[in-house]
Amino acid sequence: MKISTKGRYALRLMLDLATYNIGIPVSIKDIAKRQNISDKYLEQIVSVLNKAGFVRSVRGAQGGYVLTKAPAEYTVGMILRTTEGDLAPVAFLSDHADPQDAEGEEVTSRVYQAIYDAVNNVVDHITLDDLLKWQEEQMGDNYSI
Amino acid sequence: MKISTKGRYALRLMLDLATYNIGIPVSIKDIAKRQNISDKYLEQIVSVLNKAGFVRSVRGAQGGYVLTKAPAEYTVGMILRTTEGDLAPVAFLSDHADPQDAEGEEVTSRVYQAIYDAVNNVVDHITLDDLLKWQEEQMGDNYSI
DNA sequence: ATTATTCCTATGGATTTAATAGGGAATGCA
DNA sequence: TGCATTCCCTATTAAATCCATAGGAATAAT
Repeated sequence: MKISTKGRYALRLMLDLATYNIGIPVSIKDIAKRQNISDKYLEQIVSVLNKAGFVRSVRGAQGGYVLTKAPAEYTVGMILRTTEGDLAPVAFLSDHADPQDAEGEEVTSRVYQAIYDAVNNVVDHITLDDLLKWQEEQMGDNYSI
Repeated sequence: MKISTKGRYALRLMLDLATYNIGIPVSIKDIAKRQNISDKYLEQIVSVLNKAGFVRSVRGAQGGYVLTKAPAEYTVGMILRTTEGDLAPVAFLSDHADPQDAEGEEVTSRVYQAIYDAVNNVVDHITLDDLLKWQEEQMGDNYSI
């Protein structure tokens, strides 16, 4: 019942891009340094976000990535689903799942559907802009940016 | 973001015990046959539930397991947590987690806490008795018990 | 040219999952 | 008593997934 580093790093990467969202590209190297995450690993993650159209890449020296939309336009759900796959707590609730996998789970699947709905409800109502605000709130304690 | 077969089978096992809850022990072999799950695997799972005090074992011939409480006394959360561990979407939200793991997740952890809360809220408000009722509802379609 | 950067693919170690397997211990019954 | 049944305990393992690391090609700025 875990969200992997892939989704978690994607969220931090997007928040980092939103934080330094002044029009000029932000390089993976810089993000990796700030977030203390392997840059080679971040490359793989940002590639997925790029293919999804969430960021635009600028190649070559002084290149990097920029957001394609305003922070308020991204929900956490969009980002997590793109990198993690859907957030279903059991495979047979996913789209295009093998119906065979649901055998014997007729009753219990109601539980999983309720969990699924609850999780989706949370992540679909938090935007990158919310994360930005929360980040600013925390500046009071910790002014090290 | 998945619940493993261990937790899912535990839920079905407990529901099976609740369904055949007439005082006499129910053997793992019977449950395994009805639920179409490996009996050896179910043994490992029921052992955890036994140690947690959720079921009582009766050894020897004609032995098996019985519930120690009324179905309404078990929440889905109790059962899933016992078999899966806590339902935190990230390790650093678990009790006794290494604080080091939360570094850099100060902002995003709010998201995970909200997911955690939502999941707990769902599973702590569904009891084994609810599952029994849902099972009976489905009898209309499928009278094969 | 040189340097910085994205892009793409392959590889691998560690961990977890989902069982399978074997045999010991306790109990009921003929 | 002896035998079948059932729980109990531990070890093993194949497969999948996770979490990177690595190398180099393509692209663009200076």
